[in-house]
Order: sequence, then C-alpha cells, then structure tokens
Amino acid sequence: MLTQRAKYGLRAMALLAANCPPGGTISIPDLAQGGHIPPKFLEAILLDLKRHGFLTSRRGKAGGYALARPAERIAIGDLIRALDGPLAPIPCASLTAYRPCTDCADPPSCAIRRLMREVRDAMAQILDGTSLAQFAASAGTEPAADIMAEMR
Amino acid sequence: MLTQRAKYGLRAMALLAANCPPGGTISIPDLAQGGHIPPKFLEAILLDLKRHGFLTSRRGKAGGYALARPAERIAIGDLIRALDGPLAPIPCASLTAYRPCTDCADPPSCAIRRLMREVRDAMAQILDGTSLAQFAASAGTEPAADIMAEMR
DNA sequence: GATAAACCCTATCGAGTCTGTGGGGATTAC
DNA sequence: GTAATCCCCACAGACTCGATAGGGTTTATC
Repeated sequence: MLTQRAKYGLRAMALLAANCPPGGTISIPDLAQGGHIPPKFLEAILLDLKRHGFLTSRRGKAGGYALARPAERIAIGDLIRALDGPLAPIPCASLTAYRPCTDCADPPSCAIRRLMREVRDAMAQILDGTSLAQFAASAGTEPAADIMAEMR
Repeated sequence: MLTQRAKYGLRAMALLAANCPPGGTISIPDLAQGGHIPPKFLEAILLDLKRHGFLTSRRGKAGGYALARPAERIAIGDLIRALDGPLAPIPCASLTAYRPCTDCADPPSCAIRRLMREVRDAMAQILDGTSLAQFAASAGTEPAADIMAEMR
C-alpha cells in the first residue's frame, strides 16, 4: 500500500523537477500550496528525502529545496523505498531489505516467498525503470485511451 | 503489504488443495497444526473465505472445510483480494475496487495513478495467472537456482 | 544588528488497523 | 447424550499513519 506520505513525497519531487529553476530552490510553503500538502507534514517528508540524498537545501530567508541530481537519474522505485520502505509485499521476498519470516522453516522452498518474489520483480521493473523526469512529464498530459474508457 | 492473515489463509488453502481427500474435509485443528497457525485466528480467516465462496464446510463432529471448487479454478489473486482487499497499491488505481482520491482534482491526468495502474496490472497478471493448484504444487519442490544463490 | 523567513528537530496525539484470544451458541457423528 | 466441530461476537494490546505543536538554527535584507 502506497502511503499518503509517499504520495506527497512523489508529488513534491515532481513539482521540483518541473518548476525548480537551475541553481535555485523552492520553499516548503510553495511546494505545499502547489501540491495541496499539509506544510508541516511535507517538512518531515522533505527532510527525510534530503537525508536519503535525493534533495539539497538552502537555509535561511529565501531558502528552499532542490533536486540533488538530475530528475533523469532519480528512479521512482528508489523514492518509494525511501518513503515507504521495501517494494516487496513481504520482507522475505525483498532484495534490498531481506528479512526471513519467523514462522517459515525453509525460505527457499516457501511457495508464498517465491510468488511474492515474482511480484516484487515485476514492481521493481516498472518503478526502477521509471525516472522522476518521465514521471513528472506524464502529469497533465493527455490521458491514454484505455484510462479514458474506464471513467464511463 | 501482504498481511499475516493473507499468509495464513494461503497456507491453509494450499494444505486443503494438497491434502483434502475427495468428498472429505479437514478440520481447523488439523489445518492449524499443519500450517503453524493460531487456531482461533485461522477460524476467522476460514469463515471469511467461506463467505467469499472459496470454501464449503461441514459442521458437527468430524466436520471441517473443503475447497468449494477445484484448485485449478481458484486464482491466488482472488484469494488475496478476499483476504487483504484490492491488489492495487492505491485505491484510485484499482480495477475491482476503484475509489478516487479526495485530494486529486483530475484522476485521469494523475501521474501517480497512471504509474500505480501499471503496477497493479503487473501484479494482477502474476497473481490472477497463478492457480491455487500451481501454488500448492510449488511448495517444497526444488528451489530455483537464483533463489539458492541469494541464500549465501 | 534587528527582523523575518526559512530550514531543522523532537515530541506527541488521535484514529485506525492488525494480530490474536475468550466465551459462548448451534450442529452433527457416534 | 456427549463430545467434537463449526459459527459468531466482542475485545484487548501493539503498532502504524497522518498530522500538528513548539521550539531552535541559519541567512537575506533593511
């Protein structure tokens, strides 16, 4: 389950990718307003993303946040890992944060683990294969036909 | 995130698929012992799976549970939906249980929704494409080489 | 240097979910 | 009639999640 926290974090990162001038920054109040995000909550999220190395910040008046590297080199999968933890539906199926189940005698032969490993790999392929740049560019563009069809 | 509840439910269903004699049943105490599952918790889970139409039951002495239809015709995806809710990481990306986000002005143009729809589709392809029969058969067989490699 | 704007940090609260248990009631084989 | 079993409800304890409060620190500007 993608948390509200991750949703806010992705939205703020997309705003930065789309609107931050080269060398400049965007402040929390501006990002909060642009993304309809509670400011204090956003503050905690951005601080965390900074600690994970995705953002740089400038303090003091006229300060704010900026991407630590080009949006093309930030994977959505890594952002979600930083915001919500491992992608895998279950810890024993995670590559980046493996932890065995306490009640599973033999992980290699566990059917649940194998299936969830498949699911994890499929998720990772999509999320690690999508850059923040692609993600930000996708916002607001023409909706795909199949999505339109579902909106009845 | 796959809950403990879903894990227990899948394990119990696999036990039924593998060990339930034709026309017979298996009792909660037996399933609980075979799957290392707290009996009262399992009781609630099986009752729920019965209400969803995956199980039949016989009450009274020598009673128990049995699959309501052949394991080949039960999709793991449907079991997980019954146990944990929608597969999609976010309700606005669900096909079977769509609910719009309150804070999203225009769902069709939402980048998060589009990406999570992709993720949902990939998960559904795997989980709806795997039958309980395949799942049960996979348990205990030789582990794949790549999984072995990770166990150092 | 005073001021205001902004980032940094910690604590905490309320609501909800998840795991697991307890105590019965109803049904059925023997 | 008895014991085993499914059915049902209530609830407790731990945890997570969203959100807020209240400061402390840094810096541009006047």
